[in-house]
Amino acid sequence: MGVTKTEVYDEQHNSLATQLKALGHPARLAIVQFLINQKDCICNDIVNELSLAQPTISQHLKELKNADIIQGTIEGKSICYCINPKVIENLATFFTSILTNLPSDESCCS
Amino acid sequence: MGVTKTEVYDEQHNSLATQLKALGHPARLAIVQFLINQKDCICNDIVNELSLAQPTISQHLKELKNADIIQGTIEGKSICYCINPKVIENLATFFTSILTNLPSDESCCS
DNA sequence: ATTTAATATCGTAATATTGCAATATTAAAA
DNA sequence: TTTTAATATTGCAATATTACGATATTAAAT
Repeated sequence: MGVTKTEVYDEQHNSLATQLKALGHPARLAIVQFLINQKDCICNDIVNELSLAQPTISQHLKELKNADIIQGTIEGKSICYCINPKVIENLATFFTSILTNLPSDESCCS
Repeated sequence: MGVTKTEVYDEQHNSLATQLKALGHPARLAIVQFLINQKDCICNDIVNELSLAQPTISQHLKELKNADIIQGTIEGKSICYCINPKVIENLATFFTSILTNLPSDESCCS
């Protein structure tokens, strides 16, 4: 098949998975990192930074945008992308809450 | 092509991406969630919980294991899987550190 | 020794992802 | 208005992922 059976899971897992999947690529992580460091940022800078062709990066940016991880506003000839803090907060909360729910003793697998 | 150019990125991004990618599927998120709730766990329970065939779940478990997100120990006829707290801690730290590095004012995109 | 139960592996079909060259779009600059 | 610069879209080839039936493996139970 090759198609994820999203109808089988609850909405929470599906949307979380979308966000994690979007971040689950080194190029997109590098882009996010770059956005954090720059704070003001346009796509062409990223092309110079990473060794990927411009269409490839444009595609990655699109995916990050679809997953709502970044937002872009047109600024003349270029585009200003920046991170959506809501989603990052969401993910941070998710992992911290896993941590706190883990049994502190090594439980079964040890 | 279809192949990620890992040689282009630094090791940190590559390994982080591997972990995030592994979690970027609703089935695997559901498995992780289930593991947290159960604390003691075998694969067959998951098969009953999720509407996926046993080989599919076995494959997802394998991927989580490859990404070092879960560990499994053989326990007689079944297998006890549990979460690797190190990786979760790593991810929690990653997202919290992004959060703290974000400009508090909405900066450019607003 | 057979049976049963839990899990893994193999093979394969369907679909998704990655990457890029070529080309389009868009808006400032000349 | 032509050029230039920044980004997006299209089309396509290579590879990866998802899912599952069939089958193997393994270890306890009978």
